[in-house]
Amino acid sequence: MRILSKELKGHLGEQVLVQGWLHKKRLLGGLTFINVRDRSGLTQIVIKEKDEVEKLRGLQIGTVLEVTGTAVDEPRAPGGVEIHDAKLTVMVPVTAEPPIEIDKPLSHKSENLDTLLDNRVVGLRNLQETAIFKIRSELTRYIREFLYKNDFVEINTPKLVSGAAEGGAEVFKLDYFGQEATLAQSPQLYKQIMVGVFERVFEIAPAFRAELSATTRHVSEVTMLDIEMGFITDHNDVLNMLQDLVFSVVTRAYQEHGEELKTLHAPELVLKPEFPRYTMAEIHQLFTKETGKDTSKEIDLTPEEEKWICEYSKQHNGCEAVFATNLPKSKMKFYHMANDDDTARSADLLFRGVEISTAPQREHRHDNVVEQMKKAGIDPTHPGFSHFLLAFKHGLPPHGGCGFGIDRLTEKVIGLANIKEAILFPRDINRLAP
RNA sequence: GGGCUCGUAGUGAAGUUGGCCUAUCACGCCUCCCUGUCACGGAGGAGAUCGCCGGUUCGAAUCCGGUCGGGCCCGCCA
Repeated sequence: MRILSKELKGHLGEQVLVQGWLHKKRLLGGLTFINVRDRSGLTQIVIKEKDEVEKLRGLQIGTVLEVTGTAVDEPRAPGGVEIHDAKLTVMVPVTAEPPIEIDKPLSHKSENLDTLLDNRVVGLRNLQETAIFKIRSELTRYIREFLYKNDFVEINTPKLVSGAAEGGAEVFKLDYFGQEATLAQSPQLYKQIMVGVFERVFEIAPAFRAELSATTRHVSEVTMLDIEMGFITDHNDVLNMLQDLVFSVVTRAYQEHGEELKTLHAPELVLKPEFPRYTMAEIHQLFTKETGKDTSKEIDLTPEEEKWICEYSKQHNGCEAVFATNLPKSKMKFYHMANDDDTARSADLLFRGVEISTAPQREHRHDNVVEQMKKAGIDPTHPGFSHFLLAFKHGLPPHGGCGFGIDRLTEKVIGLANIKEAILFPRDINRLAP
């Protein structure tokens, strides 16, 4: 029976069988060490017999091996266990040299990102890359667990949608049996519809943006967490839910994967259960006062302000996550709820210098939605929207929610420099493969 | 879409005021030595039409023009 690397400690003195990929060879003459990688980690194997070592001649890292031998307690071995008297069987021989390093940390410098991504198929076997995506998987799991615990139902909504876009981002258009379809830029309308069914829903799924953006923060296919909850008393319910989610998920990542985060050079976590909340106007004022750069006329936060306010909050509040509330009404979507002044009931969640989520309260009153659609130049009778409005006609409670980039969350938790480093096979304006 | 930058073995870098370049170093690869390595160590070796095209020049990785491909920032966006 196959034993995993992490299970070896429980089989000391026994004859064991391990299977995995050759990860490292160190030939010391009469003694050879090899590392075999399986899904749980590395196993060190000591080979003394010349015939066994000869089996590996000409074979490269990546060779699939089966090894039998005795599991031995050995303090000098990584993990304290190694395999002696090993007999090797080559399951899949690999003679091609890896195009990129597998057994040493890879450069993530922006100039070399292209090489990193071109060789992604093999480069992902590098344990440093593996750690990034293991943490990403865990973040997703923590998110699900938090939301299940809070009575949310996970849903799946269509990604092929009719031409009606909700505004904002550019969309990808494609031919759908003669009709024009688009790739969904978000599940926004569907998740609001589903509030009428389950009250609380969430979805983790790709969203497609055809923006011609070339920055470290943008890709054309993102993995979004979308949350929507009904029967809120006010906008704060939404912000509190998002705050509790992020606090729980991020602190848990640091608790359960502190070791990996350290080897990935993730920054120290500076977070409090209550995230500071500043209105956008306050941030403009603070920023202008502290830096002398007048941003009072900016509609949005500039990228520089996003970085600055996170740093400011880290210093002054001991919390590097911060809400920018009361976003301007002029940038509001038709499904958002307006305040009486010139602001909307919408907030951005900023973490480590970047926006990771937008969390508005929705306009839940049918006639107001129709009114706001018309103002935005959208035809409420268009088939893409009439179904949406039907849900309102048949009763939607006060509700709100957020869209939340899993890629950006992973990037920021680990402290990566580019969102593409947090995506297995990223898609950007120049990249459609691998 | 705008601005700024970069392109040298499989990988990462040095060389870029023209000639000490017959292009340097490290990792990886090949051969050999090495019984406790863990970024093992040591000796030797192979591997690059210096992104591509053209020009200037006695001479171009280096200067000029064009072209292709990256990267970063802004705008847009999440």
